[in-house]
Amino acid sequence: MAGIETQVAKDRVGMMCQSLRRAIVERALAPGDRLPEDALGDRFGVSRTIARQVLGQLAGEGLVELRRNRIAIVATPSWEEARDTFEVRISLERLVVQRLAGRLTAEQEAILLAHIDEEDAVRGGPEAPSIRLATEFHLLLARMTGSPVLVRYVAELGYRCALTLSLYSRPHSSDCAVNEHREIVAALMAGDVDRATHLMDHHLDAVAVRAQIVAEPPRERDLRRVLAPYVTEKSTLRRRAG
Amino acid sequence: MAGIETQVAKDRVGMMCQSLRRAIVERALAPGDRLPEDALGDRFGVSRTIARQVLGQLAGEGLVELRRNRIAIVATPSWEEARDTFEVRISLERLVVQRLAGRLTAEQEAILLAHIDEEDAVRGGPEAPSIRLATEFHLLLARMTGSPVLVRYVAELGYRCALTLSLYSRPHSSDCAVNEHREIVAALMAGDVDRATHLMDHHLDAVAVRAQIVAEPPRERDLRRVLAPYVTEKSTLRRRAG
DNA sequence: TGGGATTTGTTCGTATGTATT
DNA sequence: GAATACATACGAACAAATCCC
Repeated sequence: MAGIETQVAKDRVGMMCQSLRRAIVERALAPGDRLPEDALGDRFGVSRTIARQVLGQLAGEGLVELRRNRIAIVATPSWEEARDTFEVRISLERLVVQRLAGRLTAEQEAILLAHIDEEDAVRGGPEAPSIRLATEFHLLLARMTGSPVLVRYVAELGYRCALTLSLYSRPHSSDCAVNEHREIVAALMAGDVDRATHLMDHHLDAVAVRAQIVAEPPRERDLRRVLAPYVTEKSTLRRRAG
Repeated sequence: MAGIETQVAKDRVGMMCQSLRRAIVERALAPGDRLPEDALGDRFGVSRTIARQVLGQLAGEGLVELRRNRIAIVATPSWEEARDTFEVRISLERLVVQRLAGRLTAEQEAILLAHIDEEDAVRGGPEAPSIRLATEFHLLLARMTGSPVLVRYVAELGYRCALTLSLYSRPHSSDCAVNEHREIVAALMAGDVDRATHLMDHHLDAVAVRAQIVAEPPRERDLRRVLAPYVTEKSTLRRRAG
């Protein structure tokens, strides 16, 4: 499966995809930001053909919104989509810990702890590396299941959740508490499935709460979306008035 | 998310994708079958550019294998990949029934029963519609969860499992027993989560067993794959001998 | 309201790589 | 083993749609 994690980034398309994903996770690209094909191509030194392929792939992953004859933009998930993404993510990550509990090798534990140490080290600094490492921790766990399919879906949902967080929960303030990561690893090593599951649920739930995704949707600020039901067909209000 | 089920098939790319997916599910296309860009384009009356986009999207879904500078082929999952796909599929479909148990409306039940009746009606006939309807039953269930993400993943895995079945379990012989579908709907309507989950597990497990996916992998017949570990780099045996 | 600039949709030609005789 | 046929990779260019002033 030519998915997110399978690509070795030896080809230009894969490298560009990875760069853009990272830019999105680190909030250098915000939802709604425009992604013109030739501007992208210029930035990465490739032709429009390649940029187009990249946009197509990222659209398949739900990170980019492709509108017919219109400029592509970074996806802006609706509140319903965001909630859906979070819910499925929690279910999938629960699968991950269930598969991992009591089956982690000492070597794997070392890798995880080293990663968490790195998360600790960058705490208090700029938020970009902090968010990236937090996201990658979950990817690391998924990879240890040895299930490429699970890895791909967890990665995809992780990136989409990062996108959602940058849309709905403005101040970052450690979306993923590092301590919670540490506790999860401990529970996994102890082979305590129930505790690990509960911790992971609570951990991701806390992230969702901080993003106000579990509560009522925030007041809609996008006029176009708000007014959509009141506007017929392709005509704008101004056109109808004129 | 511009996924499998979101596309309304109003564009040529979406229509071609849907056609090819169906051809794969109905076993008109078998794993390993060649998919040259221009042949595809000619068949559907589009240019190579469009065919290329289609191949790219299907590769993202794991149905097509894209090899650099080589002709694309219908994916041929290894035994490990097949098992992985089945395992994750079972987990996801378990999520589906857990969400649906006790929450189906009478209208939804009617839709499901009508679908099962249709499955019954084509039983004994040619196998293509039978397989297609069996696959679509699971899609129908997923859609009723109202979770687009879940729908997309269940669809993707369903198609990949169909591909696997056509590779490993030659005679079809009703991969999905129609009766089992009926029992699942009954359990869902009764709100019996445990029974519905158990039925779905057992149902998909039976499919996997029939495909010999849960047992030991079948004897490898693809010489190239078998000999791969014994051949260094890109050199073939003949080249090395010569 | 209209028109020019911008951006995408698509095709096609050339270069490069692969398979086969 | 080399030459030919074939298929893909990539980019340039034209047409159509959209955006913005």
